Amino acid sequence: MGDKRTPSGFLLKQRAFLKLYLITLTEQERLYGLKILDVLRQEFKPFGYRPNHSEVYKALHDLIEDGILKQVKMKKEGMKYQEVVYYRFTEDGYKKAQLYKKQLKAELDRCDALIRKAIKDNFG
Amino acid sequence: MGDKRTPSGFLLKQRAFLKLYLITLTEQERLYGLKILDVLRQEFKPFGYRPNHSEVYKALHDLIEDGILKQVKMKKEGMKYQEVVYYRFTEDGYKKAQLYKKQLKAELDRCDALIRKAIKDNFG
DNA sequence: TAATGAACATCATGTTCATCG
DNA sequence: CGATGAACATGATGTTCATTA
Repeated sequence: MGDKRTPSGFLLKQRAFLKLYLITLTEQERLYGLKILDVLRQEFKPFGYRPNHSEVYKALHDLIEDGILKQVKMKKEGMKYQEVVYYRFTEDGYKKAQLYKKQLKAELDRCDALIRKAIKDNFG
Repeated sequence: MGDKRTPSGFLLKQRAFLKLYLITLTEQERLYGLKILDVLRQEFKPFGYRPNHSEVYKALHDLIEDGILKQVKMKKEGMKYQEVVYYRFTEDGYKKAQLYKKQLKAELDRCDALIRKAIKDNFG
């Protein structure tokens, strides 16, 4: 009945990490899937992290299922015909998003503490 | 031929994290599998992380395959008959261990930077 | 060909089962 | 029952394929 599996509570998952960024990006600028991927890859390049397109799409779809984002199909800037999928908050999506961010903040803080502890414990 | 899959380079894996701790614990005190599990669970309890016994054993076995640790079957303290498996460094295991730790240090630093960036980018 | 998405494959990890003392 | 380990099951994530503009 309940969960099939109980997470051990190690570090946060990539999916959650991406969802957080997608929310923040939606607050800031209007972008579509592959463009977001470009932006993230550039951002994380110095950190050796290179997400793939599937993960970004799945994270976006997750946010839609969560009722936070909705799709807006629009013509791409400059292009007359190419239609791409932009995202914006649903009616109460922004509020939900803030709640999600709050949770992720706690999770990021927890992970940061865990990693710092490991550095201290093993390289004290 | 080469790798079947290329990691995206997100956060470090639990297995590597545990291997690092196992090396450090081996440097410090002589413990056996389930006792190590106890210690780690106590340590990480405040951080919401509770590893399971299989992961610890797999990490130990990994270190053996890496030629870093070897098993030493011994009588458990106080018990006359119960035999448990302790671990110590192989001949050149300690040197290999230091190399591994060095790599993990870099990896932990990278993860720390990534998480701090996320905090800054999304909650700056 | 770029963009989106689904299907598929594999890896990381959690749960259960077997054995031994 | 505690300890070790293997077998098994599931979840997370990377790769490939299909469709459409």
